[in-house]
Amino acid sequence: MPERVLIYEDNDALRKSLEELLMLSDEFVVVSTARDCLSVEEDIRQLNPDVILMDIDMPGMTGIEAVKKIRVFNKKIFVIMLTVFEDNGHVFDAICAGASGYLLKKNVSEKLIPAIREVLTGGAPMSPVIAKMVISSMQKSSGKQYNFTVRENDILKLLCKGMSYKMIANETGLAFETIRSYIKNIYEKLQVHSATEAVSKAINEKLV
Amino acid sequence: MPERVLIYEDNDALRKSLEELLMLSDEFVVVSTARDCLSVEEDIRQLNPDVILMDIDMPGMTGIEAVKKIRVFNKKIFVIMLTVFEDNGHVFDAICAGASGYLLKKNVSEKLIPAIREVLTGGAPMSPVIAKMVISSMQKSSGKQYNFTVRENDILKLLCKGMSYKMIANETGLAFETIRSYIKNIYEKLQVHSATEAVSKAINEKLV
DNA sequence: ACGATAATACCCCAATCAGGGGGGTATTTA
DNA sequence: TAAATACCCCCCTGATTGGGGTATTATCGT
Repeated sequence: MPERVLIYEDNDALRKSLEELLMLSDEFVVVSTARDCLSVEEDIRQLNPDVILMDIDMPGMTGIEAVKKIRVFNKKIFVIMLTVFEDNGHVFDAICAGASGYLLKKNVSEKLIPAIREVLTGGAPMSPVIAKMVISSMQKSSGKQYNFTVRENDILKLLCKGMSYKMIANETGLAFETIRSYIKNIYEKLQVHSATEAVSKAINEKLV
Repeated sequence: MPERVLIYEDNDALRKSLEELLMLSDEFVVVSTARDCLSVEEDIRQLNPDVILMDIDMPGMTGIEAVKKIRVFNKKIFVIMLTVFEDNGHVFDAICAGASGYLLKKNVSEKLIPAIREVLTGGAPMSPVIAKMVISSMQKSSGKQYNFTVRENDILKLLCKGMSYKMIANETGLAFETIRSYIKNIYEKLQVHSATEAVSKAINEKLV
């Protein structure tokens, strides 16, 4: 049984060629195409696609907004984003919104069918540059911008687990007042004035 | 000029074949091989490799520990991890430690040289399954496990930015006591008892 | 159209916790 | 030997937490 593909792409020529490309293979059937994704929810309920090809820039609603909307009611449909640029912000937004893969338009002719096959078998197709961006975003920020001492780092780690001063004192075996003075130093180095700020900054900047 | 490759792999047969595979191509020169990575820091300073192939499981020091050690003094060398399993924990640990790519041993013969080329041109080679794991880990946890109301979500978001009750009250235009009662509800739903715990949980579970 | 339920917005009291300001000593390292 | 690190203590104010409430709108199912 062929996989059901739904296409959203506002460029008429590209939309046509995507459709034709897929029609050449009997693995796939294009259940519908559209130049905007305003009716995406309705479309999905009616057409029950397995895979959606979604342009990022479209009039009315962007592809990223559409993915968010889809994920509210459906976690299983695979959505492959199509884009011209390997643009940092858009890529991350789309991935966080729940995209399954990321295809550059310039590579569409060779990569489209392999990419669809890849998502269907549990993969996440993306260009090498995007893969690198994703990996980089997960890596610890080289660590030493704030010049924490070993102890300060330990205590920040415990603070980030949500522990109170008392609990940290118990956990480390240090005196309560010692913890307090370490935390004062940590705040000074992080340039913050509360535990929540410190935790927020530490986690978001991957300091721990 | 050929790229300088350094190999750490405790299995003698595999280490030999990796070396031989690379020697077949004049793109690469294997500057050294070792069955453990205890002297990795010294090796790097002496041999100045461009790329390191690093087994994950080795006696003495694991490949992951070795990557961490490398990243303390060198951020540029590419490290490709070699592993038998697409094991969740190890993969993430290695990526967070600073690995540049992830190669499954069963695919080494076809994928090794393309993978090295890929890291050298700014990519991040990894198997489809690993790519999928990485992507999944970045995506928002579907949202509604804790059944926050719109307001509760707003306020949790502000709390996660490190704001105090007062600041949140100013920001939202609501009364201080209103913020307090929302935060009580948030704590109840999250099953926590302090702002730091809430922020920690919210950020780590990508609720905001 | 009806009550039930949920969401929103607000208030008080009491006890504990955290944050900013001081102060200090001992040990290790450069 | 000066600097850095690790450790400890006091005071005071203001913030946070946990326990009670009340009132007004929406929203939903029958």
